[in-house]
Amino acid sequence: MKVASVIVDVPAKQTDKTFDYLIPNRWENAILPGMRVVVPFGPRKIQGFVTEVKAESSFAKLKEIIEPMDLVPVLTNELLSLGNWLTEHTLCFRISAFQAMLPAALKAKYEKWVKLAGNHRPEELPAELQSVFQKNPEIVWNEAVERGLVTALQREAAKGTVEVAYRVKDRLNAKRLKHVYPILSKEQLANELESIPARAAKQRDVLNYFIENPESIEQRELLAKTATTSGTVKVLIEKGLLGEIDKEVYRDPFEERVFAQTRPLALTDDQANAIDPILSSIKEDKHNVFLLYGVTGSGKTEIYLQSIQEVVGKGKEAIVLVPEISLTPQMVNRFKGRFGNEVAVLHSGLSAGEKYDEWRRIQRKEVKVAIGARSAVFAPFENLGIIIIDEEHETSYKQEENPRYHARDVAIQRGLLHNCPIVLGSATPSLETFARAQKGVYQLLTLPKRMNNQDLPKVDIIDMREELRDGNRSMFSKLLFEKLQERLEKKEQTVLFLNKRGHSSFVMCRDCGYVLNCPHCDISLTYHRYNQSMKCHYCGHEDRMPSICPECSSDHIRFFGTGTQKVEDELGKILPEARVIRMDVDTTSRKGAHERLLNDFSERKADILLGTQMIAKGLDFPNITLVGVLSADTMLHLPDFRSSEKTFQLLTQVSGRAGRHKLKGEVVIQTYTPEHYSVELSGEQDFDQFYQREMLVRKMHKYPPFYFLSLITVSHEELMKVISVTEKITNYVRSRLSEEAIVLGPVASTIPRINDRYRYQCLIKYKREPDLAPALKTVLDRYQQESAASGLQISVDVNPYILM
DNA sequence: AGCACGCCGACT
DNA sequence: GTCGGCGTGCTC
Repeated sequence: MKVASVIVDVPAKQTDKTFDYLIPNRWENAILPGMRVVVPFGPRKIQGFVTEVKAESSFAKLKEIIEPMDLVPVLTNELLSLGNWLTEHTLCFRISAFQAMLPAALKAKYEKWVKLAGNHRPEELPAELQSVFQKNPEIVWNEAVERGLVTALQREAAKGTVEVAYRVKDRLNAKRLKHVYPILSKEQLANELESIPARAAKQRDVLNYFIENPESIEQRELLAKTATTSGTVKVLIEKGLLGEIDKEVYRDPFEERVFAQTRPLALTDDQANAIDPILSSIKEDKHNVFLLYGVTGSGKTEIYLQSIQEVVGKGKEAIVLVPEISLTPQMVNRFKGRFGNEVAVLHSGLSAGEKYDEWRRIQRKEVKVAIGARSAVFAPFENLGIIIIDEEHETSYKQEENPRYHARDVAIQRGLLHNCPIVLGSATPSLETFARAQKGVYQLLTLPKRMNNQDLPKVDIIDMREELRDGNRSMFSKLLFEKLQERLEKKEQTVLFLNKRGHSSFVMCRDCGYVLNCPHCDISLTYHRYNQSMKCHYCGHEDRMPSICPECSSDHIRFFGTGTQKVEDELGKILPEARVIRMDVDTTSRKGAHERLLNDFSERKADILLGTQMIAKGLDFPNITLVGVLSADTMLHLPDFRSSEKTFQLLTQVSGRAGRHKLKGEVVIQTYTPEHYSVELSGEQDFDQFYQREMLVRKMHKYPPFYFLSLITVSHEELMKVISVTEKITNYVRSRLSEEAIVLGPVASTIPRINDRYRYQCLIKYKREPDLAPALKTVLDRYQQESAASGLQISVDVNPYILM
């Protein structure tokens, strides 16, 4: 028998290796690398991925594979080796890497259950179990636990009257619909018609239908067309006149939507210059990384579309990554409009089943283009011709759980393998990327002008401290208020942007300054108005909103921070005639709400669109002529070396929403720190100067792109334990690195406690440290072993985005 | 991650 | 004497 090497579905240090299994002869040719299989593992049955099929194993007593879970490998050879690459570069378990590359629907579910053993009868069991097994032949373990039957069951299991079994279940199956078709020919059916009893008019109707339409038809449709019920059809099937078959169908999230076909647009000179190197890279099958650096509205999307056209023309495939938040219908429409049914869309708004179906359309080569968020970078294409990453600077391309990968790195790795170009597009590239483009590692392509030659909007920066000095205590500056009024009169639209991150509405006592904190995490609770509660965003702890301060009993306890609801209320007071659409987590949580609100706005059912981050991108409506940023600097004060970069990007992004078409746009940015370069330069939309300034800061503080970072975070319930372990780790890492490397720590994390666990970290800054990866691996080996036993958790993030 | 095995204290 | 607590080590 042949042998398969299998990575089992147990994410732990000790099982992070292949296990060998015999391939039963009946599956000798049916089990291939990349397939999921069910294997026995100790007393259990679990899922695993076959990584290799070989002639023999060095392991003496092998068990057999129980069964394959796929007909076709779910991981191509390329993805298998990409998984290994991911494992090495993010220091995760191989199983985690494989699972990250597949839709969640393919992750196995496990069930433990108990059944009567052999020929034992329920009567042999004690009374409490008898009743259970008389009703059902089996009981699910969890149910047994709930009903307190575990001890009794264990006793019986020891006697051998019942046995414990395990099941591996697929999360879901392909959707099937019942189809009906005629078995006989037209003439034969016509003959049969005569033998149908006179009273069975409906049966005759159905046969007549098939005489005219001999193809198979979905049963539901047939019933509607012939006005019958399934009973009639069933009789005809039993008589052997009709056949039935289940046909697999895709859940189409875009069913009932028609996409207007679009044709390639004529390119401007700038666009033509920019696309040229991309096209030749495609033609010559050459791997190149391009940074397509173009201001908002400069026509990057058309370059994407025409590059893909070239790729598809060559019979190859394309992946387009967009940030989740801008995976809007507008964006999807543009791709569907150009490539029609050749496009698969993968985003979080789809149900698990829909996502799985879209993924399968890629797997079966039914589409040429995949567009989606971060994980779409793993789309199982085998002839990749290009990967495009739009809004390259977006932090959502970095996954914040294992495997902690960055989609950009994965894309480049795949590009190397497929000899195809990678295009990174942005109006405000990340410093890392721009620096690489400057050094010539990436090839820089520039789109300096907006397509319509429309000037970038005029930006006013308002110092809110001055407003306060002048006695304006509202959240709208005088200028913004005036401009708002002006738009209302001219019937033009406004977007109001509230930068909320890092500024959640916490509750503070105005008398003693007491802030309501989570009892399990060292972080303030966030006020939720809909149920008057205080919630912790890290552990989910919930408290009632207090009416008096728990500290000093003052009733001057209020929530701070300007939520969108509060802004909406104030708008209602100062501009009661304005129609406002509010977009935030509360108003967009329901499926399709996001799209509906945007539709309403585009149909001019509202004058003002008020929202958070989620409206910063992709909005492209001709009638928007004013953008207001209510508080530009709320994220500037976060303890994050990228805060300036993020502020600049966000403000630039938001400003770009105004005046994209014929009407001229204006932007008002309100801030308490107008002198900060990221605010000031975003007003001038001057990325180049921002880049120069920020690079100086990064160089001075030894941050990326001058240094690489790696972050080790240790957590445990006991403070002393955390500190001592982090200390040991820090010393060990320091001992293995060169003088040049900077090893900081142990320091308390920015959030020193989450869920009653203390968190300490060690931050490593380095340029070239070949010994770092092995050192980190050793740390993980050493402490992940210990983790299960002592409750110690340790995580390593290579190139972290969040230092918390 | 489960799960079995095994070694110690506190009960019918 | 047995039940059950959780430390230790294995899973092809």
